[in-house]
Amino acid sequence: MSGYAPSEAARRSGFSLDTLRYYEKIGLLADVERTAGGQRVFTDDDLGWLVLFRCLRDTGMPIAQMRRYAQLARDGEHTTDERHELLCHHAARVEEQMRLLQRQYDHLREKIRFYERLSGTAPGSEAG
Amino acid sequence: MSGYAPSEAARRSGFSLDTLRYYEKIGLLADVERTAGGQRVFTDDDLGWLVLFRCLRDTGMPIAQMRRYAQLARDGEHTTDERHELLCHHAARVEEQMRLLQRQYDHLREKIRFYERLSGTAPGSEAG
DNA sequence: CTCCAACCTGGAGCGCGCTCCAGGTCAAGC
DNA sequence: GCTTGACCTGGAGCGCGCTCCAGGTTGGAG
Repeated sequence: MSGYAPSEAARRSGFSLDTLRYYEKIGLLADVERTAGGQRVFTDDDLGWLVLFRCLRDTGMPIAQMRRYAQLARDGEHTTDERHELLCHHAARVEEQMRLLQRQYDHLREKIRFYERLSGTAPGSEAG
Repeated sequence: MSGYAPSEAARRSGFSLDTLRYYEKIGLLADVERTAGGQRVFTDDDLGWLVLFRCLRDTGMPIAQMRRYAQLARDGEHTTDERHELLCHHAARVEEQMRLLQRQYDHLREKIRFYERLSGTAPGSEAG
C-alpha cells in the first residue's frame, strides 16, 4: 500500500501533477522513486511531506523556506533544533497574520452593518 | 486639512507612491484631484477609500473585485444592495479562510510539539 | 501485438500585484 | 532666478508559484 501513481498522489495531496513535478524539480520534494521506465512512484513518506507542504503553504510560508526546512530534514537528526526554530518563527508570523485577518474582518463586518442600517431591513440572512 | 501631497497620502495609507498611482491608473481609486501643474492632491475621501482597499486587500480580495465595488459606489445610491451582497460574499470567503488558517496553524503547532517532545526540554520559551 | 491514456522532459508562458525606470516637469526655499 | 527634491508619464520588468506546451515514452487493457 505504499506506492502511488502520479495521478493518485495528486488526488490524495490536492496538488496538481505539474505542481508535484515542479516541487521535485526545485528540490522541495526529494527525488521520487521511479519505475524501470522512469515513471514516478510516490511513497507514503512523500505523501506525508506533501501534507506538510500544504500546511506550510496554506499558512503563507514561501517556497524557499519550505525548501530550507526539507533540506534540514534530509541533513539528519542534528538539525532538529534549527527545524524547530524555523517552525516556531513561522508560527509567530502566522499568529500575526491571524490577528491582522481578524482585525480586518471586524472592519469588514462593520462596513456590512453600515449597509444593513441603510436599508432598514436586510434583504436576506445569508451570512451569520 | 483635506489636501494631502502624494508622499503624505502614501505615509498615511501605507501604500507606496507607485501603488497609489497604479490604483488610480487601473480605475480603482477614482481620478484624484490635481494642482494646476498636474500634481496629485489626495482628499480625506481618497484616504478613506485607501483604508477600505487595505482592508479588502489584507483579507484577500482580488483587485478586479475591489474595482467592481468602487465602480458600484461611483454609480450611486441604487447600487447599495449589490455592494452589500458583494461584501457579504467576501466576508463568507474570509471566514472560510480564517477556518483554514486556524486548522493549519493547529497542525503546525502539533508539528512543533513533536520537536519539543524530541528534545525533552525546550531550548527557549519564544512562542506562547 | 496494438492501442491509448497516462506519463515523461525541458523550457516557455502566465496572472497577479506591484515596482522600477527614463526622461521630463513642478514648486518651495534661498 | 535658481536649485533641488518631490512629482509626473508611459511602459517595461519582476518575483512568485505555478501552468501549459510540444514532442516523445511507458505500460496495462483487450
